[in-house]
This record gives sequence, C-alpha cells and structure tokens, in this order.
Amino acid sequence: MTPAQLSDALVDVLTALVDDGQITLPDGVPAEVTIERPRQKGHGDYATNVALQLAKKAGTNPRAFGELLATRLEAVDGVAAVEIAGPGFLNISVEAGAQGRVAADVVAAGAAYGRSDVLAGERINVEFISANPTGPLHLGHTRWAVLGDAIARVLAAAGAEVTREFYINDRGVQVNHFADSIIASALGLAKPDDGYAGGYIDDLATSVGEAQPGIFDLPEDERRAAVREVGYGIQLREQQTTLERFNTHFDIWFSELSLHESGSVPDTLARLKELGHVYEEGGALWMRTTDFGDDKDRVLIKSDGELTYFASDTAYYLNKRERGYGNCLYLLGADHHGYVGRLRAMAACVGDDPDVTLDVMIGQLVKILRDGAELKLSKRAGTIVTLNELADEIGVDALRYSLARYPADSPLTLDVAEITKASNDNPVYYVQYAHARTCRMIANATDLGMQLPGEAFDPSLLAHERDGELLRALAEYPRVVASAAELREPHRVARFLEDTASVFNKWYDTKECRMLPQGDEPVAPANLARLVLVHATRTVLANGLDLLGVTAPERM
RNA sequence: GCGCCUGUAGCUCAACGGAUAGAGCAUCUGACUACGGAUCAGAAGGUUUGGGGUUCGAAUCCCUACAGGCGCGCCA
Repeated sequence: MTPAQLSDALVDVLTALVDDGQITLPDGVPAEVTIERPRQKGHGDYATNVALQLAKKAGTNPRAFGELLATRLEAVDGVAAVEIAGPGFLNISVEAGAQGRVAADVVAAGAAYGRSDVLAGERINVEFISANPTGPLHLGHTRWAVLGDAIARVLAAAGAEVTREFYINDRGVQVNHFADSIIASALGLAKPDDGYAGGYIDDLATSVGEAQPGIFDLPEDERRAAVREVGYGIQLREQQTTLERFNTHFDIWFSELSLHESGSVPDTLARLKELGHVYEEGGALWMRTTDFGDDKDRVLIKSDGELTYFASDTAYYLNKRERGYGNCLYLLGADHHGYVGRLRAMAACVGDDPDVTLDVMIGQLVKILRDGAELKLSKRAGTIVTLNELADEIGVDALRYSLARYPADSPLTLDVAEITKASNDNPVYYVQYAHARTCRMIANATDLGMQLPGEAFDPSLLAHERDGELLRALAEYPRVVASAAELREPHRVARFLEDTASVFNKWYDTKECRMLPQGDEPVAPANLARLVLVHATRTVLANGLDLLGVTAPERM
C-alpha cells in the first residue's frame, strides 16, 4: 500500500460519502489527498490532515468528519486500522502484506523506479554556468555546476523533456581584452588595463603559440583576431573537459556570436519595434521594460551604435522559444539577481507570460573554509580556486554531494576538512556505504545459492516494525523525486537518501531481520523476502545517487 | 536610499501551513565470538533574531524593527 494508493482510496471514500448524501463539498472532491509519513512513532504508518482541511467546507468539525472517513477507510483492503488523533488527524496503519509488495514493485521497476510523468509534455531549457571562456571555471561556478545538472536530471525523471544549455559569451569587448592579455604575456609586455591576470594566461599564451606557431608575429590587425579565436577555443575546451570530468553534461553549447551572425538580433529588434515596446532617446534605443515591472528601462543599442548584452539576451530568449521550449529556466548567481526583473519584463515585451515561459533561480554564494580561513578568489590578483583544484582536493562525489544537499537559496559555508573526511562525518559516504553494504549482502546471498523468489515472494513475511519502516521509506521515493522536480529542489533527494540509508542501517542491525540464514539453518521464505527488500533498497539508493550525479560504488 | 536572499541547538544545515521543530559534527555514556563497526543504542543541547497580526494550527503567510550577504551602468 503506497501513499498514492492510500490517497486514491481516500478520494473514493470521499466520493462515496458525497454520493450517499452524508457530506456536502461545495468545491467538489479533491483529486488527491495529502498523505504523509508521520515523524512521531505511534501516529500510525501514514497520516492525513484531510479532515482538518475539508471540515469547514463541509460545514462540520474535523473530528466528526474524521469519524465518517475512518469508518469507511478501515473497510478498504490493505488498511489495518484508522485512528483519529489530535485536532482531527487520521492515523492509518497498513497491513504488512499490502505494504511488503512495495519491495517487489521496486525490484521490478529497477532503474525506472521513481520516474514519473508529472511533468510529461513540458519542454524545459535549463541554462546554467554560461561562464565567459576567458578563464577556468572556479569556485563561483561550482554550485550551479552541481545543482543545475541535478535539477535537469530530476526534471527529466519527472517526465519533462530537458535540454541543458551553456551560453558562450564569445562576442563583445571582453574577448579583445582576453586576446590582448594573451598577446601581452607572449611578448613579455605589461598587462593591459582591463586585462586578465593569473598564471593561466601565461599557460594559454604558450598553448596558443604551440597551436599556431608564428601567431604572435602576425601583423597587429590580424594578430588580435587570430589569438582571440585560438585562445577562446582552447579555454572553452578546457571548460568542457572540466565539466565532463565533473559529471556535468551539456546538450547544447550556444554561441552568442552565432546569434549575431544569423541575423537573429536585428530580427528581434524589428519585432520589438512592431510590438511597440522600444523607443529612441539620447541617441540610444531603449526597451520599455518598466511597462512590465522593471525598475528602469533598458538600453538595446548604445548611442555609439554598439549593441548591449541585453539585446543579445533578448534575441537568445526568443531563439530558445522558437526552438520550442515552453519554459526557459535561468540559473544565476546571487550577484545577478538584479537581472530577474528585466528578464521577466523582456519576456513580457515580446508577448510572453513570464510566469509560464520563464523561471529564474538565484543561487546564493558558497563560502569555502580551509583551516578556518575563507578561500577567496580575486581575478584582479590572479588568485583563483578552480573547479578542477576543488575536485582534486575534495573528490568529485564528495564535492557534488556536499553542494547538492542544500537548497540553492540558502547561503552556505563548507569546511574542506569536513567534506573530505572519509567517515560518517560525511553524509555522502554514509549513503554510499549503505549502498555498498546492500551489494555485499546480495553477493553473500548469491554465494549461498539464494535467488530472488519471483512469484513465490510472500510480502506478509516483511512484518517486523523495522521492515515496515524501510518499506515506507522506499515507497516514499517517487513522491520525493516528483516534488524535487516540481520545486526544483534536488536537495530533497539527498536528504531522503540520508534518511533511507539510516533506516536501512537500523534494519540491518536488527537481529530479527537478518537476511542470511543463521548457522546451518536452511534458506527460509522469510530470508528470500528480505533479499527482495535488500534488492529494493539498493535500487532506490542507486537511483537517487544517480539523480545527484554521484556514483553508487559496490565496494568502498 | 531602493530591491532580492538569509536569520532555526556551540558549529554546518533540514523541516509540501500540521501533531512533542529534526539530522550530522562537536561533547558525554554504552554495544564488537561482525549478513562489511565507514555501523547501531542512548544522554545533553531551542523563547526558530525581537515585536505585532492572519487561523483550528505559524520556523513557514502578512506588517514592522534589527542583523548579515548580494545587487541597483548607454559595464560585460
């Protein structure tokens, strides 16, 4: 008996009560009912607050309403008992057999367990990182490298069609600053104003020289463009390599330059004029974003004739929409939160409803401590903590997990010493260890000739209190994935995994729940039933870790 | 000055408007003739920053004060 099945049963009960004229619900019977796993022992296997929520509408009090529900619900197959508690909660106990079937369901579904269709039909474009390829990815990009990827995975698991996109700012004045910095390094000249510093520029100068010998001897007018092209290419590939290694994959690397070369930007400006949301003032072209809640209008073409980034951004947004994305998700750092208003207004200016087509999430900054001191990055001073260095020091799994277990909008402080510890101090190892333990148990069972019982599986043998706790945890997983997708909060998956690993370890420690036969005992049906439970646990832990982009090792 | 985010145990953080606010770390006490002890059992630790309000019920929603972070270019 899963939460979803209980919800359906309660909806049926409500419908029957209405049909029999015992209650009236002016707003009709809800499509589903909240079912939760009570935190408190003694509150049953599941609880619902439906009587509290509907009593007023039904013109009665919650406890009386609950009585009506309880009587009918107790008659439902698989429900063992229903109690009314507190102000009107229904505490529901489920029969062991009805609950135990979850284990077999999980094993049958395998890697697909937890996937759903709650977001089916949605085409979502997830854009994140989008760092200028003028330097290596660093600390500031790490949070979204993890969360953006995990959000994409979770959305896909909920049935959405997801594209992960990286916008390459390969146009504008910073590309020239970048090229000039490399040239200055190669020729031993002073770093230009507004240039890029840091050892990586010297390395790039060497790489560029090797990639195209003689490039620095070109005439000045050709040299800058040539260095720009080669340098950008090298730096971009370095970013791509870093992200691959970090287990973050992009489907599309979108070049800003291509947007201009294809004529999208002039098309966009023409369309904005048509819709009447642009005007000229002071020799510049403006978009009247204040019509849609922005705090000031924005320049599209400067009085010197140059296009602004905002012009590109608008064309890019339209390009995404033309490619068929019903929802464009932007994942930005806290230092970009000022963009939210103008992005939404921009979408409205081109005729969209930003509540539907555009979502912006702001990730708060991550502070990392080493030996009590904050790791700071300063581009000016050329000190950069790169993503590669962090991954080297902390490990890809530990770094990913440590960031994935917190919501994006919570400011965060991580201590390097704590997240590199290979012990239970570190939740990632706790979860991975539980997974490895299930693998070892299954291998032991196989050595004893035990096999999954298939049709012979008797779910009622998983009747111990600890069996029930574990089964309810496993049954919870699809709802966790669905809510993580709907709320764009993959940390819910991580927290669930920690909880489930803990429940599993307690179960493992329970003498009455041992999976392997003791001593010379033969293999009993109960042993096989528990083998199914262990398989199911392994499946859930592995599926969940996968959604976070963290490996599920078989041994540690 | 205006705007966004945040304020929860000593520390780092959870908690779809639900019952006695939970974990981990740190501190203290137990369980190793072990299906992998990277585990488990237990103790202690709180006026959820302060003050109002909304309702059956508020850490959560509204108002307000305070504190911290980040923004507020014809920059990119």
